[in-house]
Amino acid sequence: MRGNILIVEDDSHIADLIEFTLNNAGYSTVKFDNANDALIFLNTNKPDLIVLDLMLPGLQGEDFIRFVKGREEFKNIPVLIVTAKSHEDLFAKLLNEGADDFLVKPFSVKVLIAKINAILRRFNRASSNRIVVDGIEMDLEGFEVYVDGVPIELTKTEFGILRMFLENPNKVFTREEILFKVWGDDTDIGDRTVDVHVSKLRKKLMDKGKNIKSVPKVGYKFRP
Amino acid sequence: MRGNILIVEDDSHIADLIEFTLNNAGYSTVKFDNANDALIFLNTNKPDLIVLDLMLPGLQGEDFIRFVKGREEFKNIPVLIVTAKSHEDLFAKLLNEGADDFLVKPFSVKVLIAKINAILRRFNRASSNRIVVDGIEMDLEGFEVYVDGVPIELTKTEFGILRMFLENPNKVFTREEILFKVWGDDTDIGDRTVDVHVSKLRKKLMDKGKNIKSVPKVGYKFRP
DNA sequence: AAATTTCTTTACATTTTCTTAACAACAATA
DNA sequence: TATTGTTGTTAAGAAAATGTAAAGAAATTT
Repeated sequence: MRGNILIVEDDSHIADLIEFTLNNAGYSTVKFDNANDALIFLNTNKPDLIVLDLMLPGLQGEDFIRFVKGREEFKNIPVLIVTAKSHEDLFAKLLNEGADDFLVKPFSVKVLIAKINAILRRFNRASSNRIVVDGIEMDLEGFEVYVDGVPIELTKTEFGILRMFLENPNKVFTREEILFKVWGDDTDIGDRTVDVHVSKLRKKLMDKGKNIKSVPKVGYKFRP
Repeated sequence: MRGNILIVEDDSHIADLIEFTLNNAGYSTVKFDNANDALIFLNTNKPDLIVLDLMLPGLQGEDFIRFVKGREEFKNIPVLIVTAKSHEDLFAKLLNEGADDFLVKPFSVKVLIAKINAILRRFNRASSNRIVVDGIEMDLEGFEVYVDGVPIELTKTEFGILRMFLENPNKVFTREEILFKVWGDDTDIGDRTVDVHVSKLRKKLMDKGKNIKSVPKVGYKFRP
């Protein structure tokens, strides 16, 4: 299974075409013919991509995308807009609203697949509630961590630090950034406390702990 | 200055229009009417985005994008394709080749700006800050440096000095300027300390170290 | 409320980086 | 050639940063 795609499209013919095409390409799909049902679906599911028809009845597609891109938990789900007319003003508006790509009807199935592949490739790093980097697997929902398949126990703080590292491999974080990201913006915890947690995290990660590098005078980073 | 954009477009009218629009939107631009000159430019510069016309004479735009997306040091420069006809087969092909978005002529300036803003916003997160000059590659986020692809270890101070040089090739810096830029404005470090760090930096850069020139009685500069 | 876990700070050992000073090398000038 | 001033380099101590254990504080669970 290559990914889970949410289709929001009121024209059932088009919806079927999209579904058929995507299924053939190895994606699994969920279809809704209105934005409200799609939103309810989003409460309990996290698709890898949303294909959205602009000309939806009821809640406009425009509102839908604004809602999705406005929520922290949804904002990194890519949205591909399908629209009947090439309404340029709307394009510009929605791009700024957070839309990630457009498809103008009528479209070829080749283009549809190509666009979806390209978008997913682009987003692959950021989205998903599971992070797997360098043999370290984090289940963000279940708060579980596996190192080479072996489960390890992390505290909440350690989990937060590790998550930050794995979501940004090779990026150096200063201690202040780590405090800000993991503890929050209004903390007065001392710098060195970060070091202590990193030390404990390293130990728990065993061999992989070596991949947390200190960058003297700057901070820490994870290098797979 | 919002960003540096490379325009590769053989139709000078369109090129001028794009340039004018982007400049008005706060971007700085560089124009070439053929792919070869653009490639030469890329050897020593790293634009934030490339606007590429597909119907270029000589080296096809298609080859150009394949080249750019095939090189490690260029691949995270986003490419916006401008094309006269909506040639859908080519779209699909180029999307898989790495193109990041399309603009079909004739296009409105609003859409152009919106697309560029959207692309840059998208990439800002994913693509790390890199400086590539003369075979020396600095990863600013990861605090890593490669000389001809070989990683070298620099201290923070050395990193700061090298960054200053690479961001201003051929500019002479006095020791006072270097102290100010790298150490900060309230330092009482002696002049000669700079020399020591430059010496160490030269050694670590191996062959490329020769490109740090001392300008007697003035200071130092980097000449690629 | 006791027990347990987790967090923060402190202290000290260790490591890394920085700065200075000394001297060598070099160039320009008288 | 001697003199002077500048740059290159090394080495050593100083300074700063990091690693980690331990202990009390805080939070959580039982």
